[in-house]
Amino acid sequence: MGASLGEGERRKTAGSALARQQILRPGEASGRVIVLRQGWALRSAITSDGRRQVLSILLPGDIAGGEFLMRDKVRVPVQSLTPVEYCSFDVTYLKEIAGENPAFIWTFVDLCLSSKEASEARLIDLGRRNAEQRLARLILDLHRRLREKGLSNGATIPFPLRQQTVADALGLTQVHVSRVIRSLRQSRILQIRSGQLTILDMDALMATAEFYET
Amino acid sequence: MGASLGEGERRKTAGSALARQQILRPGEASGRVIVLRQGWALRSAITSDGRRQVLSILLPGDIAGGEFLMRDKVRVPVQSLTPVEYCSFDVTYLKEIAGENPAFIWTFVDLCLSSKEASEARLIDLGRRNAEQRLARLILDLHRRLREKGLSNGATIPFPLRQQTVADALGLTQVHVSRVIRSLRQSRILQIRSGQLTILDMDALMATAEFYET
DNA sequence: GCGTGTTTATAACGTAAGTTAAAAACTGAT
DNA sequence: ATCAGTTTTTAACTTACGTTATAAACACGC
Repeated sequence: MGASLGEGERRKTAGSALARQQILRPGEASGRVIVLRQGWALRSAITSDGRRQVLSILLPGDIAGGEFLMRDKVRVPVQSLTPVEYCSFDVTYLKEIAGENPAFIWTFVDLCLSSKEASEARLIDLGRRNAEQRLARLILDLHRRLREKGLSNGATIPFPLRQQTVADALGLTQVHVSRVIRSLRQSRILQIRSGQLTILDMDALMATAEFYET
Repeated sequence: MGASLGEGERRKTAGSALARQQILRPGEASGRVIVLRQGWALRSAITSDGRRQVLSILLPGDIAGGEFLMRDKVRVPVQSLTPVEYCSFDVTYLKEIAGENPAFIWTFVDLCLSSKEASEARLIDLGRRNAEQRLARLILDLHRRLREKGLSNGATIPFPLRQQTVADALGLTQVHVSRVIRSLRQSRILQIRSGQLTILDMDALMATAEFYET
Protein backbone atom coordinates (compact mmCIF):
# COMPACT_ATOMS: atom_id res chain seq x y z
CA MET A 1 0.00 0.00 0.00
CA GLY A 2 2.58 2.57 -1.12
CA ALA A 3 1.93 6.30 -1.52
CA SER A 4 1.70 5.80 -5.30
CA LEU A 5 -1.68 4.10 -5.01
CA GLY A 6 -4.54 6.08 -6.49
CA GLU A 7 -7.57 7.16 -4.51
CA GLY A 8 -9.69 4.48 -6.06
CA GLU A 9 -7.51 1.65 -4.93
CA ARG A 10 -7.54 2.84 -1.34
CA ARG A 11 -11.28 2.78 -1.05
CA LYS A 12 -11.39 -0.95 -0.76
CA THR A 13 -8.34 -2.94 0.18
CA ALA A 14 -7.71 -6.55 1.00
CA GLY A 15 -5.59 -7.75 3.88
CA SER A 16 -4.56 -10.83 5.77
CA ALA A 17 -2.87 -11.70 9.01
CA LEU A 18 -1.46 -14.68 10.82
CA ALA A 19 -3.04 -16.03 13.98
CA ARG A 20 -2.83 -13.87 17.10
CA GLN A 21 -2.10 -10.58 15.42
CA GLN A 22 -3.51 -7.23 16.41
CA ILE A 23 -5.67 -6.03 13.52
CA LEU A 24 -7.00 -2.86 15.15
CA ARG A 25 -5.25 -1.18 18.05
CA PRO A 26 -7.13 1.12 20.44
CA GLY A 27 -6.33 4.79 19.91
CA GLU A 28 -5.44 4.12 16.28
CA ALA A 29 -7.36 6.13 13.68
CA SER A 30 -7.46 3.85 10.66
CA GLY A 31 -10.80 5.18 9.46
CA ARG A 32 -11.61 1.87 7.84
CA VAL A 33 -14.42 -0.59 8.37
CA ILE A 34 -13.22 -4.17 8.21
CA VAL A 35 -15.14 -7.16 6.93
CA LEU A 36 -13.70 -10.50 7.91
CA ARG A 37 -13.56 -12.91 4.95
CA GLN A 38 -11.78 -15.95 6.36
CA GLY A 39 -10.87 -17.07 9.85
CA TRP A 40 -11.88 -16.06 13.36
CA ALA A 41 -11.15 -12.85 15.24
CA LEU A 42 -11.89 -11.31 18.62
CA ARG A 43 -13.03 -7.95 19.91
CA SER A 44 -11.89 -7.66 23.50
CA ALA A 45 -11.14 -5.24 26.32
CA ILE A 46 -8.48 -5.32 29.00
CA THR A 47 -9.29 -4.07 32.48
CA SER A 48 -6.85 -2.02 34.52
CA ASP A 49 -5.84 -5.07 36.53
CA GLY A 50 -4.94 -6.93 33.37
CA ARG A 51 -7.91 -9.21 33.00
CA ARG A 52 -9.56 -9.59 29.62
CA GLN A 53 -13.20 -9.54 28.58
CA VAL A 54 -14.04 -10.76 25.10
CA LEU A 55 -16.83 -8.56 23.71
CA SER A 56 -17.55 -10.55 20.58
CA ILE A 57 -16.21 -13.36 18.47
CA LEU A 58 -16.02 -12.48 14.79
CA LEU A 59 -16.70 -15.08 12.12
CA PRO A 60 -16.35 -14.72 8.34
CA GLY A 61 -18.75 -12.04 7.14
CA ASP A 62 -18.71 -10.16 10.43
CA ILE A 63 -17.70 -6.53 10.75
CA ALA A 64 -15.06 -4.88 12.91
CA GLY A 65 -14.26 -1.23 13.32
CA GLY A 66 -17.86 -0.15 12.78
CA GLU A 67 -17.30 2.57 15.36
CA PHE A 68 -15.36 4.49 12.71
CA LEU A 69 -18.66 5.39 11.10
CA MET A 70 -19.22 7.93 13.84
CA ARG A 71 -16.01 7.97 15.89
CA ASP A 72 -12.47 8.82 14.91
CA LYS A 73 -10.54 6.43 17.13
CA VAL A 74 -10.56 2.69 17.61
CA ARG A 75 -12.27 1.92 20.92
CA VAL A 76 -12.10 -1.84 20.94
CA PRO A 77 -9.00 -3.76 19.86
CA VAL A 78 -9.49 -6.54 17.33
CA GLN A 79 -7.14 -9.47 17.01
CA SER A 80 -6.99 -12.50 14.79
CA LEU A 81 -7.50 -15.85 16.42
CA THR A 82 -6.68 -17.95 13.40
CA PRO A 83 -5.03 -16.81 10.19
CA VAL A 84 -7.49 -14.35 8.67
CA GLU A 85 -8.33 -12.64 5.41
CA TYR A 86 -10.34 -9.48 5.35
CA CYS A 87 -11.19 -6.48 3.25
CA SER A 88 -11.49 -2.95 4.50
CA PHE A 89 -13.42 0.05 3.29
CA ASP A 90 -12.57 3.67 3.81
CA VAL A 91 -15.27 5.28 5.94
CA THR A 92 -15.41 8.46 3.88
CA TYR A 93 -15.96 6.29 0.83
CA LEU A 94 -18.78 4.42 2.53
CA LYS A 95 -20.37 7.73 3.45
CA GLU A 96 -20.14 8.85 -0.17
CA ILE A 97 -22.01 5.75 -1.26
CA ALA A 98 -24.55 6.36 1.46
CA GLY A 99 -24.98 9.93 0.27
CA GLU A 100 -25.97 8.70 -3.20
CA ASN A 101 -28.05 5.84 -1.89
CA PRO A 102 -29.62 6.75 1.46
CA ALA A 103 -31.21 3.34 1.93
CA PHE A 104 -27.68 2.06 2.34
CA ILE A 105 -27.37 3.79 5.70
CA TRP A 106 -30.23 1.78 7.09
CA THR A 107 -28.01 -1.25 6.61
CA PHE A 108 -25.67 0.20 9.19
CA VAL A 109 -28.52 0.88 11.58
CA ASP A 110 -29.57 -2.73 11.14
CA LEU A 111 -26.07 -4.10 11.71
CA CYS A 112 -25.65 -1.90 14.71
CA LEU A 113 -28.97 -2.98 16.23
CA SER A 114 -28.10 -6.62 15.68
CA SER A 115 -24.77 -6.36 17.40
CA LYS A 116 -26.35 -4.43 20.24
CA GLU A 117 -28.91 -7.20 20.66
CA ALA A 118 -26.10 -9.74 20.68
CA SER A 119 -24.17 -7.91 23.35
CA GLU A 120 -27.30 -7.51 25.46
CA ALA A 121 -27.92 -11.23 25.18
CA ARG A 122 -24.41 -11.78 26.51
CA LEU A 123 -25.16 -9.33 29.30
CA ILE A 124 -28.05 -11.52 30.42
CA ASP A 125 -25.77 -14.54 30.30
CA LEU A 126 -23.09 -12.95 32.47
CA GLY A 127 -25.54 -11.37 34.86
CA ARG A 128 -27.99 -14.17 35.41
CA ARG A 129 -26.70 -17.54 34.22
CA ASN A 130 -24.21 -20.01 35.65
CA ALA A 131 -21.07 -21.29 34.00
CA GLU A 132 -22.64 -24.36 32.42
CA GLN A 133 -25.46 -22.35 30.87
CA ARG A 134 -23.07 -19.71 29.58
CA LEU A 135 -20.86 -22.26 27.86
CA ALA A 136 -23.81 -24.14 26.37
CA ARG A 137 -25.22 -20.89 25.02
CA LEU A 138 -21.89 -19.80 23.56
CA ILE A 139 -21.58 -23.08 21.73
CA LEU A 140 -25.15 -22.97 20.43
CA ASP A 141 -24.64 -19.38 19.31
CA LEU A 142 -21.48 -20.27 17.39
CA HIS A 143 -23.16 -23.34 15.94
CA ARG A 144 -26.11 -21.29 14.69
CA ARG A 145 -23.93 -18.53 13.22
CA LEU A 146 -21.62 -20.96 11.47
CA ARG A 147 -24.59 -22.83 10.07
CA GLU A 148 -26.16 -19.59 8.79
CA LYS A 149 -22.90 -18.76 7.04
CA GLY A 150 -22.65 -22.23 5.54
CA LEU A 151 -19.47 -22.98 7.47
CA SER A 152 -20.92 -26.04 9.17
CA ASN A 153 -23.77 -28.33 8.36
CA GLY A 154 -23.86 -31.15 10.86
CA ALA A 155 -23.22 -31.32 14.55
CA THR A 156 -19.50 -30.58 14.17
CA ILE A 157 -18.08 -27.08 14.03
CA PRO A 158 -14.55 -25.71 13.87
CA PHE A 159 -13.51 -24.60 17.33
CA PRO A 160 -10.21 -22.71 17.40
CA LEU A 161 -10.84 -21.16 20.82
CA ARG A 162 -8.42 -21.81 23.69
CA GLN A 163 -10.06 -22.40 27.04
CA GLN A 164 -8.61 -19.10 28.24
CA THR A 165 -10.40 -17.33 25.40
CA VAL A 166 -13.68 -19.02 26.25
CA ALA A 167 -13.16 -18.01 29.87
CA ASP A 168 -12.55 -14.40 28.85
CA ALA A 169 -15.75 -14.45 26.81
CA LEU A 170 -17.85 -15.94 29.60
CA GLY A 171 -16.42 -14.04 32.55
CA LEU A 172 -14.90 -17.19 34.06
CA THR A 173 -11.43 -18.64 34.66
CA GLN A 174 -9.70 -21.13 32.40
CA VAL A 175 -9.71 -23.68 35.21
CA HIS A 176 -13.44 -23.47 35.62
CA VAL A 177 -14.03 -23.66 31.87
CA SER A 178 -12.00 -26.85 31.90
CA ARG A 179 -14.22 -28.22 34.66
CA VAL A 180 -17.43 -27.35 32.84
CA ILE A 181 -16.20 -28.84 29.58
CA ARG A 182 -15.25 -32.03 31.41
CA SER A 183 -18.72 -32.20 32.89
CA LEU A 184 -20.36 -31.81 29.47
CA ARG A 185 -17.93 -34.33 27.98
CA GLN A 186 -18.63 -36.88 30.69
CA SER A 187 -22.37 -36.42 30.17
CA ARG A 188 -21.78 -37.33 26.49
CA ILE A 189 -23.15 -33.94 25.47
CA LEU A 190 -20.16 -32.75 23.50
CA GLN A 191 -16.63 -33.53 22.44
CA ILE A 192 -13.71 -31.30 21.51
CA ARG A 193 -10.86 -32.77 19.48
CA SER A 194 -8.16 -31.20 17.33
CA GLY A 195 -9.89 -27.90 16.84
CA GLN A 196 -13.30 -29.40 16.17
CA LEU A 197 -16.28 -29.41 18.49
CA THR A 198 -18.98 -32.02 18.07
CA ILE A 199 -22.39 -31.74 19.68
CA LEU A 200 -23.26 -35.31 20.65
CA ASP A 201 -26.60 -34.58 22.31
CA MET A 202 -28.24 -31.45 20.97
CA ASP A 203 -31.36 -31.81 23.09
CA ALA A 204 -29.37 -32.04 26.29
CA LEU A 205 -27.21 -29.09 25.24
CA MET A 206 -30.24 -26.96 24.53
CA ALA A 207 -31.76 -28.01 27.83
CA THR A 208 -28.71 -26.93 29.79
CA ALA A 209 -28.64 -23.70 27.80
CA GLU A 210 -32.36 -23.04 28.37
CA PHE A 211 -32.38 -22.12 24.73
CA TYR A 212 -36.09 -21.56 24.28
CA GLU A 213 -35.92 -17.96 25.42
CA THR A 214 -33.59 -15.27 24.18
CA MET B 1 -55.97 8.81 21.17
CA GLY B 2 -59.28 7.90 19.56
CA ALA B 3 -59.74 6.72 15.96
CA SER B 4 -60.84 10.21 15.00
CA LEU B 5 -57.34 11.62 15.30
CA GLY B 6 -55.83 12.74 12.01
CA GLU B 7 -52.62 11.31 10.60
CA GLY B 8 -50.67 14.35 11.59
CA GLU B 9 -51.51 14.10 15.21
CA ARG B 10 -50.43 10.48 15.38
CA ARG B 11 -46.93 11.18 14.14
CA LYS B 12 -45.86 12.62 17.41
CA THR B 13 -47.76 11.95 20.59
CA ALA B 14 -47.19 12.67 24.22
CA GLY B 15 -47.77 10.22 27.00
CA SER B 16 -47.27 9.70 30.68
CA ALA B 17 -47.39 6.86 33.16
CA LEU B 18 -47.29 6.27 36.88
CA ALA B 19 -44.39 4.51 38.53
CA ARG B 20 -43.95 0.79 37.78
CA GLN B 21 -46.03 0.63 34.64
CA GLN B 22 -45.17 -1.37 31.54
CA ILE B 23 -44.55 1.12 28.76
CA LEU B 24 -43.53 -1.36 26.06
CA ARG B 25 -44.46 -5.03 26.25
CA PRO B 26 -42.43 -7.68 24.39
CA GLY B 27 -44.24 -9.01 21.34
CA GLU B 28 -46.21 -5.80 20.99
CA ALA B 29 -45.89 -3.97 17.67
CA SER B 30 -46.37 -0.33 18.57
CA GLY B 31 -44.11 0.93 15.79
CA ARG B 32 -43.18 3.96 17.81
CA VAL B 33 -39.88 5.25 19.09
CA ILE B 34 -40.16 6.68 22.57
CA VAL B 35 -38.19 9.55 24.01
CA LEU B 36 -38.33 9.84 27.77
CA ARG B 37 -38.95 13.41 28.91
CA GLN B 38 -39.31 13.11 32.65
CA GLY B 39 -38.60 10.37 35.15
CA TRP B 40 -36.66 7.13 35.10
CA ALA B 41 -37.39 3.91 33.23
CA LEU B 42 -35.86 0.47 32.77
CA ARG B 43 -35.16 -1.86 29.88
CA SER B 44 -34.94 -5.37 31.27
CA ALA B 45 -35.16 -9.05 30.40
CA ILE B 46 -36.58 -11.97 32.34
CA THR B 47 -34.88 -15.35 32.15
CA SER B 48 -36.80 -18.59 31.96
CA ASP B 49 -36.25 -19.23 35.65
CA GLY B 50 -37.79 -15.89 36.50
CA ARG B 51 -34.70 -13.86 37.28
CA ARG B 52 -34.38 -10.38 35.86
CA GLN B 53 -31.49 -8.63 34.14
CA VAL B 54 -31.70 -4.88 33.70
CA LEU B 55 -30.21 -3.99 30.32
CA SER B 56 -30.23 -0.24 30.72
CA ILE B 57 -31.54 2.52 32.91
CA LEU B 58 -33.26 5.28 30.97
CA LEU B 59 -33.01 8.90 32.07
CA PRO B 60 -34.78 11.94 30.61
CA GLY B 61 -33.70 12.38 26.99
CA ASP B 62 -32.98 8.68 26.50
CA ILE B 63 -34.63 6.57 23.84
CA ALA B 64 -36.61 3.36 24.10
CA GLY B 65 -38.03 1.21 21.37
CA GLY B 66 -35.26 2.06 18.93
CA GLU B 67 -35.46 -1.53 17.68
CA PHE B 68 -38.63 -0.53 15.81
CA LEU B 69 -36.46 1.26 13.27
CA MET B 70 -35.57 -2.12 11.79
CA ARG B 71 -37.71 -4.68 13.64
CA ASP B 72 -41.46 -5.03 13.88
CA LYS B 73 -41.82 -6.35 17.41
CA VAL B 74 -40.75 -5.13 20.81
CA ARG B 75 -37.82 -7.26 21.97
CA VAL B 76 -37.07 -5.66 25.30
CA PRO B 77 -39.81 -4.59 27.71
CA VAL B 78 -39.62 -1.08 29.08
CA GLN B 79 -41.17 -0.04 32.37
CA SER B 80 -41.38 3.17 34.31
CA LEU B 81 -39.55 3.34 37.57
CA THR B 82 -40.88 6.70 38.67
CA PRO B 83 -43.81 8.59 37.18
CA VAL B 84 -42.73 9.41 33.62
CA GLU B 85 -43.57 11.68 30.75
CA TYR B 86 -42.52 10.80 27.26
CA CYS B 87 -43.24 11.52 23.64
CA SER B 88 -43.34 8.95 20.90
CA PHE B 89 -42.78 9.14 17.15
CA ASP B 90 -44.22 6.90 14.52
CA VAL B 91 -41.40 4.97 12.87
CA THR B 92 -42.78 5.40 9.36
CA TYR B 93 -42.89 9.13 10.00
CA LEU B 94 -39.27 9.13 11.15
CA LYS B 95 -38.31 7.25 8.03
CA GLU B 96 -40.09 9.84 5.89
CA ILE B 97 -38.07 12.58 7.50
CA ALA B 98 -34.94 10.56 6.99
CA GLY B 99 -35.84 10.13 3.33
CA GLU B 100 -35.90 13.90 2.86
CA ASN B 101 -32.89 14.53 5.04
CA PRO B 102 -30.48 11.59 4.81
CA ALA B 103 -28.05 13.04 7.34
CA PHE B 104 -30.76 12.40 9.89
CA ILE B 105 -30.23 8.67 9.63
CA TRP B 106 -26.66 9.02 10.83
CA THR B 107 -28.13 10.26 14.07
CA PHE B 108 -29.63 6.83 14.56
CA VAL B 109 -26.35 5.15 13.73
CA ASP B 110 -24.71 7.36 16.34
CA LEU B 111 -27.33 6.64 18.99
CA CYS B 112 -27.12 2.97 18.26
CA LEU B 113 -23.33 2.91 18.50
CA SER B 114 -23.45 4.78 21.79
CA SER B 115 -25.89 2.40 23.36
CA LYS B 116 -23.87 -0.53 22.08
CA GLU B 117 -20.77 0.92 23.69
CA ALA B 118 -22.69 1.36 26.92
CA SER B 119 -23.88 -2.23 26.95
CA GLU B 120 -20.39 -3.48 26.17
CA ALA B 121 -19.07 -1.46 29.09
CA ARG B 122 -21.61 -3.21 31.29
CA LEU B 123 -20.49 -6.52 29.82
CA ILE B 124 -16.96 -5.85 31.06
CA ASP B 125 -18.35 -4.96 34.48
CA LEU B 126 -20.35 -8.16 34.81
CA GLY B 127 -17.64 -10.35 33.36
CA ARG B 128 -14.58 -9.03 35.09
CA ARG B 129 -15.37 -6.83 38.08
CA ASN B 130 -16.52 -7.56 41.61
CA ALA B 131 -19.67 -6.31 43.30
CA GLU B 132 -18.10 -3.22 44.84
CA GLN B 133 -16.58 -2.10 41.56
CA ARG B 134 -19.83 -2.71 39.70
CA LEU B 135 -21.84 -0.61 42.13
CA ALA B 136 -19.29 2.19 42.17
CA ARG B 137 -19.27 2.28 38.38
CA LEU B 138 -23.06 2.27 38.16
CA ILE B 139 -23.24 5.25 40.49
CA LEU B 140 -20.52 7.15 38.66
CA ASP B 141 -22.22 6.43 35.36
CA LEU B 142 -25.56 7.75 36.62
CA HIS B 143 -23.83 10.76 38.16
CA ARG B 144 -22.13 11.62 34.89
CA ARG B 145 -25.29 11.16 32.81
CA LEU B 146 -27.44 13.21 35.16
CA ARG B 147 -24.82 15.95 35.21
CA GLU B 148 -24.64 15.99 31.40
CA LYS B 149 -28.40 16.38 31.27
CA GLY B 150 -28.35 19.14 33.87
CA LEU B 151 -30.33 17.07 36.34
CA SER B 152 -27.70 17.27 39.04
CA ASN B 153 -24.86 19.63 39.69
CA GLY B 154 -23.21 18.73 42.98
CA ALA B 155 -22.43 15.44 44.63
CA THR B 156 -26.08 14.58 45.19
CA ILE B 157 -28.23 12.82 42.62
CA PRO B 158 -31.79 11.55 42.66
CA PHE B 159 -31.73 7.82 43.25
CA PRO B 160 -35.13 6.16 42.84
CA LEU B 161 -33.68 2.65 42.42
CA ARG B 162 -34.67 -0.12 44.84
CA GLN B 163 -31.82 -2.39 45.92
CA GLN B 164 -33.48 -5.21 43.98
CA THR B 165 -33.31 -3.11 40.84
CA VAL B 166 -29.65 -2.33 41.39
CA ALA B 167 -29.06 -6.03 41.93
CA ASP B 168 -30.81 -6.89 38.67
CA ALA B 169 -28.67 -4.35 36.87
CA LEU B 170 -25.40 -5.60 38.34
CA GLY B 171 -26.06 -9.33 38.22
CA LEU B 172 -26.15 -9.63 42.01
CA THR B 173 -28.73 -10.34 44.71
CA GLN B 174 -30.54 -7.69 46.73
CA VAL B 175 -28.92 -8.97 49.91
CA HIS B 176 -25.45 -8.56 48.51
CA VAL B 177 -26.21 -5.08 47.19
CA SER B 178 -27.28 -4.17 50.72
CA ARG B 179 -23.95 -5.46 52.04
CA VAL B 180 -21.92 -3.51 49.50
CA ILE B 181 -23.87 -0.30 50.12
CA ARG B 182 -23.30 -0.71 53.84
CA SER B 183 -19.59 -1.11 53.24
CA LEU B 184 -19.45 2.07 51.14
CA ARG B 185 -21.58 3.90 53.70
CA GLN B 186 -19.36 2.84 56.58
CA SER B 187 -16.30 3.97 54.64
CA ARG B 188 -17.95 7.40 54.37
CA ILE B 189 -17.90 7.12 50.60
CA LEU B 190 -21.60 7.60 49.99
CA GLN B 191 -24.96 8.03 51.60
CA ILE B 192 -28.46 7.17 50.42
CA ARG B 193 -31.43 8.89 52.04
CA SER B 194 -34.99 9.46 50.93
CA GLY B 195 -34.40 8.83 47.27
CA GLN B 196 -31.22 10.89 47.09
CA LEU B 197 -27.69 9.57 46.81
CA THR B 198 -24.79 11.71 47.96
CA ILE B 199 -21.22 11.00 47.02
CA LEU B 200 -19.22 11.93 50.10
CA ASP B 201 -15.80 10.96 48.82
CA MET B 202 -15.55 11.13 45.06
CA ASP B 203 -11.86 10.18 44.94
CA ALA B 204 -12.44 7.05 46.94
CA LEU B 205 -15.46 6.16 44.84
CA MET B 206 -13.49 6.55 41.63
CA ALA B 207 -10.68 4.52 43.12
CA THR B 208 -12.96 1.62 43.95
CA ALA B 209 -14.51 1.90 40.50
CA GLU B 210 -11.12 1.98 38.77
CA PHE B 211 -12.65 4.72 36.75
CA TYR B 212 -9.61 5.76 34.73
CA GLU B 213 -10.21 3.17 32.07
CA THR B 214 -13.42 2.53 30.19
C1' DG C 1 13.05 -38.32 17.90
C1' DC C 2 13.99 -34.53 21.17
C1' DG C 3 13.38 -30.38 23.55
C1' DT C 4 10.74 -26.11 24.41
C1' DG C 5 6.64 -23.66 24.90
C1' DT C 6 1.83 -23.73 25.15
C1' DT C 7 -2.51 -25.60 26.46
C1' DT C 8 -5.34 -28.68 29.19
C1' DA C 9 -6.41 -31.54 33.31
C1' DT C 10 -6.85 -32.27 38.11
C1' DA C 11 -6.55 -31.56 42.95
C1' DA C 12 -6.67 -28.97 47.31
C1' DC C 13 -8.06 -25.08 49.22
C1' DG C 14 -10.04 -20.10 49.61
C1' DT C 15 -13.64 -16.68 49.09
C1' DA C 16 -17.07 -13.65 47.02
C1' DA C 17 -21.47 -13.91 46.46
C1' DG C 18 -25.93 -16.70 46.98
C1' DT C 19 -29.69 -18.48 50.11
C1' DT C 20 -32.82 -18.35 53.75
C1' DA C 21 -34.93 -16.21 57.39
C1' DA C 22 -36.41 -12.84 60.56
C1' DA C 23 -36.39 -8.34 62.42
C1' DA C 24 -36.30 -3.42 61.62
C1' DA C 25 -37.23 0.60 59.01
C1' DC C 26 -39.83 2.89 55.77
C1' DT C 27 -44.20 4.32 52.94
C1' DG C 28 -48.57 5.53 51.98
C1' DA C 29 -53.56 5.06 52.82
C1' DT C 30 -57.16 5.69 56.06
C1' DA D 1 -51.79 7.57 64.85
C1' DT D 2 -52.42 3.12 63.01
C1' DC D 3 -52.04 -0.48 59.98
C1' DA D 4 -50.53 -3.17 55.86
C1' DG D 5 -47.31 -3.60 52.44
C1' DT D 6 -42.88 -2.86 50.89
C1' DT D 7 -38.01 -2.29 51.34
C1' DT D 8 -33.80 -2.65 53.90
C1' DT D 9 -30.78 -4.68 57.32
C1' DT D 10 -28.41 -8.28 59.47
C1' DA D 11 -27.00 -12.91 60.64
C1' DA D 12 -25.98 -17.81 59.80
C1' DC D 13 -25.00 -20.90 56.56
C1' DT D 14 -24.09 -22.75 51.66
C1' DT D 15 -22.08 -22.88 47.16
C1' DA D 16 -20.27 -21.81 42.68
C1' DC D 17 -16.43 -20.28 41.15
C1' DG D 18 -11.58 -18.43 41.94
C1' DT D 19 -6.67 -19.40 43.20
C1' DT D 20 -2.57 -21.83 43.23
C1' DA D 21 0.13 -25.46 41.94
C1' DT D 22 1.64 -29.45 39.45
C1' DA D 23 1.41 -32.89 36.13
C1' DA D 24 -0.02 -34.42 31.70
C1' DA D 25 -0.99 -33.70 26.92
C1' DC D 26 -0.13 -31.28 22.70
C1' DA D 27 2.32 -28.56 19.11
C1' DC D 28 6.15 -27.55 16.49
C1' DG D 29 10.88 -26.37 15.07
C1' DC D 30 15.41 -28.57 14.56
